[in-house]
Amino acid sequence: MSILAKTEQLLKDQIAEAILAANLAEQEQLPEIMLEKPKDKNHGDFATNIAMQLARIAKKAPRQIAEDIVEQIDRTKASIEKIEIAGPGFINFFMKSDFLGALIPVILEAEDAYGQSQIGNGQKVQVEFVSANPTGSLHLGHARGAAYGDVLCNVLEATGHQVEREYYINDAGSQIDNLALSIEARYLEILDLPANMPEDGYFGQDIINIASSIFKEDGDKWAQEEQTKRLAYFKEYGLTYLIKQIEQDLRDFRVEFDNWFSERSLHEGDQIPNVLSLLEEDNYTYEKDGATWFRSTEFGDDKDRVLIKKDGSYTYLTPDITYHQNKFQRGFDKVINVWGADHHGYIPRMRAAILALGYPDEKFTVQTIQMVSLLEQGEAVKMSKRSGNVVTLRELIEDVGVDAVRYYFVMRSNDSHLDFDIDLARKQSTDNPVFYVQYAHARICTMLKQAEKQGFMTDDQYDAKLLVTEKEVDLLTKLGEFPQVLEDAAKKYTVHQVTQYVFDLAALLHSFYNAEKVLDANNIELTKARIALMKAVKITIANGLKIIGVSAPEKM
RNA sequence: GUCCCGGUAGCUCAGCUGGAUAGAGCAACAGACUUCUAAUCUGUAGGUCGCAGGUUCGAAUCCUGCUCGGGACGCCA
Repeated sequence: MSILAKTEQLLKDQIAEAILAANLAEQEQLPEIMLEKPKDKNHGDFATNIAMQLARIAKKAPRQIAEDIVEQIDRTKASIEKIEIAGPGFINFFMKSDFLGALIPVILEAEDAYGQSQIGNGQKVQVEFVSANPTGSLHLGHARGAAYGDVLCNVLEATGHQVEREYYINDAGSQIDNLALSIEARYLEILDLPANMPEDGYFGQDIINIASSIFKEDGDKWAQEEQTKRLAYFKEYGLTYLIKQIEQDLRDFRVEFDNWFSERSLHEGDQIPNVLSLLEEDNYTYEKDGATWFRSTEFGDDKDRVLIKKDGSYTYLTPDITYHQNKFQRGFDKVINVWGADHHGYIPRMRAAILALGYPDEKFTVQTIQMVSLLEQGEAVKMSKRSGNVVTLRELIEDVGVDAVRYYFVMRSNDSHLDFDIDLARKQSTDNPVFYVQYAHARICTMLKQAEKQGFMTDDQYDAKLLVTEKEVDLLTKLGEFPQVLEDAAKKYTVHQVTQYVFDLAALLHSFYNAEKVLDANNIELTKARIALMKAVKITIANGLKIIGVSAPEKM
C-alpha cells in the first residue's frame, strides 16, 4: 500500500471511530467515508464531506456534526497538524509536514517499481487488440488501438495483473479470397494482361508491392497456371507477407504480442462444430430459411444472428464465438477486447454468445476506441481503402517518431474522437506535449550530473523536512498520487490518466525549476534534500513514461 | 426508427463513483535567459459546462426529454 493510501486509511479509521464515539450513527448506518484531496490548498491535505452525509442520520446540522467529530479525533495517531471545519460542513485535515517527506525514501528505494501495486492480485487477464485483417498495412485507426491496448496492458501489469497480449488474425474469411483476387489483378497488370480488380478489392500500395514481389521471384509463371492454383498461391503469399509486415510495424511501434491467434486454427478439428452442438443442446439455435440461427435475443441482443449461412458456410460470428470459448478455456479471469467504435454493434451478440456458453459476463469486457480523423491544413482528409489514400502507421512513425505518436494516441480518452493534426505532428516542434514531459526528465538528469560534478553527491543523507516551499510541497503531493493514478487507470481502463499525470508532474517540475535553485553551495543541507526530491521526480516521470511506452531521454 | 460515443474558454481537450472559486495546452496580450538546459517559467484576458425539466443541503458530474455532431445497425468481415 502506498504512503498516501495508508494515511488515508488511518484517517478514515479515525473518523469512523470519532463518529461512533460521538454517538452520531450506529456502526451499521455508517456511510462509506470519502476522503478527497482538495484542489485548493487552503482546504488542507485531505477533506471529507461525511458531516453532510450524516445530516439525515444524525438529524443535526452538518457543521454541528463536524464539530462533534473533530472533538473526538485523536490527532496524534495520524500525524495531523490541524483540523478545520469549513463551508457547509467539510472537515479539512492538515497533515504534519513530515508526512509528505516520507515519500522520498520510499520512491528512491522502490525505483523502477514505484507506482506499482498488487490490486490485481495476480489475476490472469487477456487483452486482445489491433487484430486488423491481414489485407493491408496498419493505418491511423489501428495505431490508436495499438497504443491504447499496449498501454492498458502496461497499466494492468503495473497493478499486479498477469497480462497476455493477443492478436487475432482473421486469415480465414472471404476477405482473404478478396486479397488473393486483388493481388492477382495487380499481378496481371504488371504483365499487361487483362485484369479485374474486384469491386470490394484492396487498392493499397502494399498489394501492388506484393504483386511485384511475386513477379520478381517467379516472372510470368503464375499467368500460365490455372486460376485456382494461382489464387491459392497468391493467398498464402499475400498473407505471409502482410502478417510479417504488420508484426514488424507493431514491433517498431514498441508493441509485442505474446500470442498471434490464427482464425484458421479454429477451423481445424471439430472446435466449431462442437460449439455449435453445445448451443444446439441448450436450444439456443434454430433453423430458418435454410440457415442456422443463434437466439441471441434471449440474452439481450436486438435480433437473432445467423451462424450457418444458407450455402453451408459460417458467418464471421461462428468462429468468433469459438474463439471466445477458447479464450475462456485458457483460464483467463478477465477477457478484454479492444475494438474500434465502428464494431460496437457487434458487442451484444458476442456477449450473448458468452452467456449462452455459460461464462459470466463480468469476465468479459469490450473497450471501444473512437475514430481518428485526419486533419491536414485544418481540413479533414477523407481516407478510403478504395483509393488507397490512407495514412499508415509506418508513415506516421517515420514522420513523427514513435514517442510522439504513442503519446498522442493515449493523451485523450478512448471515448473521444481524435483529430490527428498531421501538420502539427510533422512539425516535431515544441507544440508537442511529449517533448515537454521528456524535457522535464532531461533537465533533472542534467542537474544531477552537475550535482555530482560539484561534489554534492558525497553521501545519501538528506532531511526531507527542509522541503517546505509551495513548489516543493506541490511536487511531493503529486508524487504521492502516482500509485493511485495507476490503480484508477487499471480499474476504469482510462489509460489517458497516466499521460495526464505525467504531464502535470512535468509542469510542476518546470515551475519549481524556474522558481528555485537546486544546487546551492551556501546551503548544503537544503541542496541535498532537493537533490533527493529531484531523484524522486525523475524516477516517477520515467516510470510514467515507461507505462505509456515513451522514452525518457537523459538529455535533449 | 433502434443502439453506442461525444457536445465544457476562439481551437484541441481534462474534470463526470455529486462537493467549496470549473482546469490544461494551443492561439492573444504583457513580462523573465551573465543562472542547474528559455523545448522553460510568471502574469493578464477568455465560460449561459448544448437546451429544458427533475433528484439533492449541494449538479459540468446522477435521472428524463429534446437538440446538434460522429459512428453502427448484412446469411460482409
